[in-house]
Amino acid sequence: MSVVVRFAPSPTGFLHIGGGRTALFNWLFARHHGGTFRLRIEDTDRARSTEAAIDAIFDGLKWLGLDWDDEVVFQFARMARHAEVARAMLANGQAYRCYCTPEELEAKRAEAKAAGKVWRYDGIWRDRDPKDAPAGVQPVIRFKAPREGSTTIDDLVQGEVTVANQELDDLVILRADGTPTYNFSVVVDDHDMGITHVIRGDDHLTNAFRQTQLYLAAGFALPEFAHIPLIHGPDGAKLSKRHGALGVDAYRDMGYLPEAMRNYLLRLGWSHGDDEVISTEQAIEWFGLDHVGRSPSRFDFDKLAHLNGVYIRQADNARLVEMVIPRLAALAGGHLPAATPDRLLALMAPLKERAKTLQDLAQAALFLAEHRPLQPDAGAAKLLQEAGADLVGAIHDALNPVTDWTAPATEAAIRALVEAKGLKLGKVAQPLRAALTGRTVSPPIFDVLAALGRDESLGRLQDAAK
RNA sequence: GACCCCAUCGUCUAGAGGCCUAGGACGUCACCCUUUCACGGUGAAGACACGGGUUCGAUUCCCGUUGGGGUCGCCA
Repeated sequence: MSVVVRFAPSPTGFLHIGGGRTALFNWLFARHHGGTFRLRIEDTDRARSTEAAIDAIFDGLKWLGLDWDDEVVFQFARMARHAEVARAMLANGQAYRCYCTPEELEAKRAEAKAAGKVWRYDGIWRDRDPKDAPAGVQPVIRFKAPREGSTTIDDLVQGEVTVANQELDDLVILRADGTPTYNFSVVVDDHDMGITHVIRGDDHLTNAFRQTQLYLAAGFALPEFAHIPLIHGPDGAKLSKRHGALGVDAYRDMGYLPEAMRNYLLRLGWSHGDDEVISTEQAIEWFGLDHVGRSPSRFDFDKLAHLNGVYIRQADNARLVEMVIPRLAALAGGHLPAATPDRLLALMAPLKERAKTLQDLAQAALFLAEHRPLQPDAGAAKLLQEAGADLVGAIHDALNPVTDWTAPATEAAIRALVEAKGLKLGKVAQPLRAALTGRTVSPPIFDVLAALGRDESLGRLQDAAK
């Protein structure tokens, strides 16, 4: 039997990082087994679902590189089918009408809570004659849940988990307005979509019991369940939108690469021995539910940044240039010199050795996009001042005759100057760096010279010698 | 509070009874490399929550305690 999995977010906010990982695990599982990865938008809550959130989910998944198969299923569109199954269960005596009003239930719940007890629906309409129905109350349909015994799920990650049926009450499956509730529509949709493996966050573990009862009652074949542990924030608390967690778009904006994101998320809860840097292709080959851990993990920006640095160093230079230019434009806040892309490409190799994010890269490359005369920062100004205009002028004059403007050639010229003056290389390289970049830190200075070109380099030296 | 889940360095994790004087990665510290900063290299500090069992032998199995988390809606 072919594997069919799904990612089923509700469009009530952005795609957060936990959802991203759930999607990744589902996607990896499907790709590993040559199965199908489907997307279902759980938009039955009309009040909270938004078009913007749906787009954010699509965008987030696309950015992460998680492509889904077949048409997207919108749950709301399947309302009629949900109602149909609910009515069938009503006809079978597996469900019944309940005439309690929300207010009534709320009052009972509050009362129980005040007494320090848990409120469960008491099933007063379970066996009551519908003739007792109060006038003017639209009933909901409740599932007639088993009261004796227990329900066990055999979870692929958590193992066997059992709960006593008396812990579970008769849940509403169809609201008074005829719309289905979550646990019910999930069961109907997962069944209709032929889902074989339900891989989702651990926060759904308790739902799995009610859903199992529903599957059994409806005569549907049970899927396999796999509840993956949640990702917590650095403080250990649940990482959810309610706690200010970030959407995947925020990570994109901070300058993380999607492949780094995938690798990081993959290692949060899944392992393959001591392997850390794992390509997506390799992940597809290796991924399985058997090595998913059972304990929750915390999100660690440092490790993500490190991994991102690894992937930046591996990334194609032209691709990086393309991604960095817009950031450079935003930082420079004006028109970039026409030569910027060329300069950036020329310097990308040493530049990317030094960056952990695309934003770092843009920051470090900013001097390439600045117009003369540069405004040196405090450290650079100090270096220039200490070196003195004479030395800066001498550097200019040493480089001026160089016609073959390459790193080795300029280096030879500078080394000759250093020797003639009896100085250490650093005494010349640092003022040179300050003059060319306006900062004290940069990629190797002879690479900078080459990337900037002869005219620009000599011009910047001239500016600094004044 | 009830129910359920979880528990190895600060963090992510390897470990499936002896291979463990517990391995790797991030982070931290030191040194090397060096024109700055990185990268890279070498090394160091750093963990099996606690208490009972089971066993010739427990990080690994069982029970309890403690701690953390999740769920308790006509939300998803």
